[in-house]
Amino acid sequence: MTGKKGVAVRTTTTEALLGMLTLGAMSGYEIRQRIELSIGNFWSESFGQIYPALAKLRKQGLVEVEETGRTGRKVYSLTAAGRERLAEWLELMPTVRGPRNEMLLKLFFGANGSLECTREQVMAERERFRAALQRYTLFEPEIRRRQAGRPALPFFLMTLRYGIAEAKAVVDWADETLRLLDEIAEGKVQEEER
Amino acid sequence: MTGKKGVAVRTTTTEALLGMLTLGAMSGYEIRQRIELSIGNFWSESFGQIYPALAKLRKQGLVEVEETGRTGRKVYSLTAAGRERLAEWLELMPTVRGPRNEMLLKLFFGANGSLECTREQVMAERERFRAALQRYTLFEPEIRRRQAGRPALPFFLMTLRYGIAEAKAVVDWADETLRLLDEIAEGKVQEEER
DNA sequence: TCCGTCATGTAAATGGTTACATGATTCG
DNA sequence: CGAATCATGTAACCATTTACATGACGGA
Repeated sequence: MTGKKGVAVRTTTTEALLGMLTLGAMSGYEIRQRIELSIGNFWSESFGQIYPALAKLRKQGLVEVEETGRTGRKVYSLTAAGRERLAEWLELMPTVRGPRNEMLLKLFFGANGSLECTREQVMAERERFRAALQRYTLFEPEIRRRQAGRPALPFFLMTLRYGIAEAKAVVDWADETLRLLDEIAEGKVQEEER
Repeated sequence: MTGKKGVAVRTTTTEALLGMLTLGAMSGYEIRQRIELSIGNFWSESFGQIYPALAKLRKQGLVEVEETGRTGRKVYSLTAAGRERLAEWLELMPTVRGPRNEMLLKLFFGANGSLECTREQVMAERERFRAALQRYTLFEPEIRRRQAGRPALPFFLMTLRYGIAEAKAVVDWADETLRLLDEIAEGKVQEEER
């Protein structure tokens, strides 16, 4: 991926943090909150990664820190080197990681379990994405307002549109699937009716 | 997730293997191949996990093994206990893991990089899903034929339909996004044209 | 004979979550 | 004052990939 022989270099956590800091100086805690709010759709980080990663970035001189007041709150901001590193990383083609959707795995093997459970699971997935869709839809006008005129706005909207497209697709798929599950439950081996 | 206090119990790899073995007795190597072909869409396993997991399952009596010939090829099959374990696992609500889509992460921070690279990355994603869509579409009649009459067929089709729905959504989103990227490239701060 | 594929496995490193420990500040 | 939230961090564990090591078999 990197051109080099076998070296890994795939620690996207640090790059995600650098990216978040382009939105402004922040504490580790705040980074996590804003990850959830803005890119929670397609990215997640836990404290167990964030704090060590920030310490590492600091050692490398990619971020600098200012400790505010007596409370120990640490506000991080990008250095020039950090900005450069981010730009370099953006050039590289993204790596795709092996997908893992447990819900679909269970559905695939659904013939070995109960229809009720399968139904419940598909229903839950539907609800999850239905709620997400609603959130995104409400969020779009707000983000347009708050980021108006800024060069980042179109990029934010593109990722938001991805979330919307995905959520719509999943909700529709779930509706169709629930219908099919009901048919199986009723008909039970109806097979030969074209 | 399991009801119990804090215990993890989230090793879905073993359950995926149990599931694969409902399709028939197989070697570890073959399991991996068939994972790629059938559920590669939403699941993946590497040898580094498969072989240790199979050994573990065997120790627990959930699978049994028959060594064929002098070559050392090991063919695994489900035991009654294994089948039961699979059924139990199917009852549990699936866990959702934190999403991580590196392409979208880069797109989100696209304002800090070059438009050409962003475009290329979106294009690659489009191509990836376009190819997947084509594969799924070709695959559907074949799976209908090969699994005709079997109770597993509808479940296979449901997961396949998920892949199709997702792929369509991503391709459409990518087309729209590429258009927007081109507008940015041309107009460059066209801003005030409603 | 050499190459590609089938085949099994291990070791090391990385990635990532969860639980735990600690304490300040804010609001009711 | 008590609860929720803000805030930082570590340790243990689990998950996953990658690289490596080994070798049989089939066909060109």
